[in-house]
Amino acid sequence: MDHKNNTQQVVTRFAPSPTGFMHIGGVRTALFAYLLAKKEGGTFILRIEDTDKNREVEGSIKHIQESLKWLGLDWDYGPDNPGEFDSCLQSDRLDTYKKYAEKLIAKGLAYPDPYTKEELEAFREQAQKDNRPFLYRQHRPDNPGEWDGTQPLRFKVPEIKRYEWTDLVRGKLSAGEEMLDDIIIIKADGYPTYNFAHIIDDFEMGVTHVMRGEEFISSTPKFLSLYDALEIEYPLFVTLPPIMGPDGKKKLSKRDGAKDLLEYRSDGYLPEAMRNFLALIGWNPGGNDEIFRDKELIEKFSLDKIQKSGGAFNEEKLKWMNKEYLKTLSPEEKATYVSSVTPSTFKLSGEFADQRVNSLHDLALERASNFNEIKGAIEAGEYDWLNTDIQYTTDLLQWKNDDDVTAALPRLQQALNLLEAADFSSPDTIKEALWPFAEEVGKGELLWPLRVALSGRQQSPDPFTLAYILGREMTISRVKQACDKIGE
RNA sequence: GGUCCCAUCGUCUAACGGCUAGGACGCCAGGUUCUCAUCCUGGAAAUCGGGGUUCGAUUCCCCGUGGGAUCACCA
Repeated sequence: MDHKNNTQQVVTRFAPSPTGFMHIGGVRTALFAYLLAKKEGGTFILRIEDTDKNREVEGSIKHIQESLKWLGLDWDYGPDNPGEFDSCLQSDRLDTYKKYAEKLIAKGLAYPDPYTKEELEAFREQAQKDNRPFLYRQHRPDNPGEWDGTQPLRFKVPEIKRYEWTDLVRGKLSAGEEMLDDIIIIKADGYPTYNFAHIIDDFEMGVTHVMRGEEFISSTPKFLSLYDALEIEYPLFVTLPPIMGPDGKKKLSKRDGAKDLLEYRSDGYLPEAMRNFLALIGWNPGGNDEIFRDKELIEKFSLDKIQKSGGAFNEEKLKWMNKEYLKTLSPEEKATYVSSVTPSTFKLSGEFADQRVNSLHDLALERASNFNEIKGAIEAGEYDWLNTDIQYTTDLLQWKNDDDVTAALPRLQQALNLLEAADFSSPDTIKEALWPFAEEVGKGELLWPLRVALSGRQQSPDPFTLAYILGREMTISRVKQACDKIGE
């Protein structure tokens, strides 16, 4: 019971269950808990709530840790380094929960549940039929006997009353007596329930701020009655708003395309962008800025700016934000990023090859905000001009200002002369070589045919960038081929 | 059904009870180098409804309405 003074260090935790999936709502909860701890110079704990062996999925704990690490949420204590705690896995702490359960038994506040599952289900169905909430305590057995460890152990609510409490985000909250019940604290298999275990762990780990979604508001009275019975002081409650699907109506679900966090990694989202984006669902520091890099999120984070109402997961905005972060990458980082999707497509040789590839990376990132969009562009043939021979069909050579394509032939031939004499060390020097002539004949009259000749497409980057990336030899060869085709 | 929570542009949001309700994403239009993209500029777009308190409500209170959560040997 060391929660009494206000000067103590902030301790937060993220306590997922290992079900094999790291959903966005959970990650956002982790992020806020992390941000608060770091902002206050406190401690952030990762605790695994593995008390349901039926739902547990192999490899989940690793998956959770990998997810948090990717986002940069480093925990001070966790499964790998429990520190002074005996373990950050609840399954390792069964003795502890049993000890607390026995305390309650000794006080006459816990008893074994004599009913079968079928009997309970009948009670529940009856309650539903009568349009009233199911309350176990209305069926509380008279002589439950001794707990032998094979039956579920229930908490005997000592006092049925309305509870009121304070939430750091929502303010004053309350709930009626209908939300108080004799909940199961130890299951028949010996594992504690979440309702019981998290209270004990939060207490023993010194957690000061319990941050979780609003779905826990209605069960808070149950927790409060347990805190009281265990004579544990309440932690501070921080209710986070839900993350909604794109329509903003219901909670984000797999139906809405909700993905595992690490899928965003494999889709090419940068962890900094993801973190920035997630922080802004349900929180914002006020003002007009939205991009918060590095430590800025930690510096600006505060509980009083957490939103009460749910926020939709807007993938378009995530894409925009990712693009903002992609822009600031160094040429080396861009190369790593782009080449992970374009191992064979983006290969150049010859003069200035390194710089030309950089230019190609910039070009790709200007047109895409993630891996899928780069892939999509390649599949759509947008980069075929790099490697594929161009078929100069008559349709392709049908540019808008010339009824007769042969009219463009002299302009292209003159461009050829200029290109042969041009400095190919940058798109700008190529532009300088062609620009006066382009202005003379009309920009579109030259640039359109030239661009089509180089890209083989109606829509493409500008001709100077194309020529630069293709290099002198390929540029000249392409223009010649186009001229030949027109001359046929 | 009981209990509880929430409510500003389509979406994320700003606004000590006090300017023409601001910004961002997306959308539309114009411009920058012909097309695509980028970038720049501009535009359309919101306080759920009704009462009350107040000189004055997006803001405070009440009632509706709408949405959500919860009522497990899941967390």
